[in-house]
Amino acid sequence: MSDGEKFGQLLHGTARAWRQKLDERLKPMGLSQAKWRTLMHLSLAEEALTQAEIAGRLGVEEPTMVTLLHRLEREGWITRANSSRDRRCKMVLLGRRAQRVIVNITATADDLRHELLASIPTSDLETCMKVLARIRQRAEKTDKIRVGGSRFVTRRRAEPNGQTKRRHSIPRKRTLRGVTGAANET
Amino acid sequence: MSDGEKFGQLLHGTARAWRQKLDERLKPMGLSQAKWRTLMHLSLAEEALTQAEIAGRLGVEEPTMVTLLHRLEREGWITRANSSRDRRCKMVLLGRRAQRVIVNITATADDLRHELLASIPTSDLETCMKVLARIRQRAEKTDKIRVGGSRFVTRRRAEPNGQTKRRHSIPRKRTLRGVTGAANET
DNA sequence: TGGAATTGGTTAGCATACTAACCAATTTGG
DNA sequence: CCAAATTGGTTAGTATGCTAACCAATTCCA
Repeated sequence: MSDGEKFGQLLHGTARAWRQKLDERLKPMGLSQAKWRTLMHLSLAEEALTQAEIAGRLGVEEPTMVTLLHRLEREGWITRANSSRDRRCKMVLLGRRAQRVIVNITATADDLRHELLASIPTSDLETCMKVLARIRQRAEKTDKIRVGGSRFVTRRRAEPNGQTKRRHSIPRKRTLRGVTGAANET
Repeated sequence: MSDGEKFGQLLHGTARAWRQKLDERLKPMGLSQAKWRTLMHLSLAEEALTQAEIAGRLGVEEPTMVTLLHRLEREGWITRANSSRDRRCKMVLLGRRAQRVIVNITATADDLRHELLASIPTSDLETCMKVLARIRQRAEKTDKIRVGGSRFVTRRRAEPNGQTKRRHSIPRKRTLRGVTGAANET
């Protein structure tokens, strides 16, 4: 196991340990890291968000967000309502209950962060963040893949919680739809 | 979102991006990071390992390892055999197929690591690893939980793949009186 | 303006991780 | 030696993430 090899192990192990610890502390409140992060972003946003927006901000795929929101809704943390301006959209709203405890949740996360980062020199932390940011940036760069002759195909990946946004690579073949079927229900 | 708050996001995002990228590249070989890591550790070990040993080395729980090994076995990467010395144990063996491609797999992982870490000053890398190690160590420290009056209960967590290892590492069955147990093997 | 492309959301199916609960074998302590 | 504790492995159930494929609504553009 080369010396460099350890970097990956260390990176993953540290992230995992952090997440586990946070989950452990949030558990008594009926929450987990994924749920907390979602509620947090909803709380930070001034207005209601669509599911796609939340997914984008958290850096996860939409199907992942769907099930996550299902769980949050089932447990009464959020509600979802159809948008009046775009009938495809569902707006996600923070429930009372979430608004009430969100401060505690955030405090817990903050405490943990302070514990874990305590007494580490600021300059070291900054160096570390710089390195991580660089790695992340590279890892998120899309690979170019040679296809057949000499054409390049871009393989799109899940968006980072950044801002770029060009998902759903493969165009579907829809072909036939209910052309005459515009009068099914009210 | 405070400045410090970003550290967690960055840490998790980076680990996630790295894993995703590696998975993407290993996919054509029918592998993933979790499978690769398992095969890797098996390959490094001189002799066959028990499932608990592998789990310990990878830093995952045993049930996780069980299903992972099931998949690896189903796909022909490994075989499992009952131990003749301890009838509770199952020894895990690398299949031919795995031995053949393990070099390529490792090379792929190495390539990625080099790409991601390229041109990052060694000293920065070292600082980063130092910081991560410190965080990890703290995150893995068991929380003490006050119960009732004033007693402390220790909540045990999954072992890191580190070396701390208080469980099942090496000190196993030294005594092993030569019981009649080395017989039947179907 | 009408068909093609894009976008928001969903379902299905899988991978990977966890805890809790359990069985069977082995080790330990009295 | 024997009962209790420990250890190795498993199953069941859940959480969180992904991709592929799809529908319905909206937008684009020739």
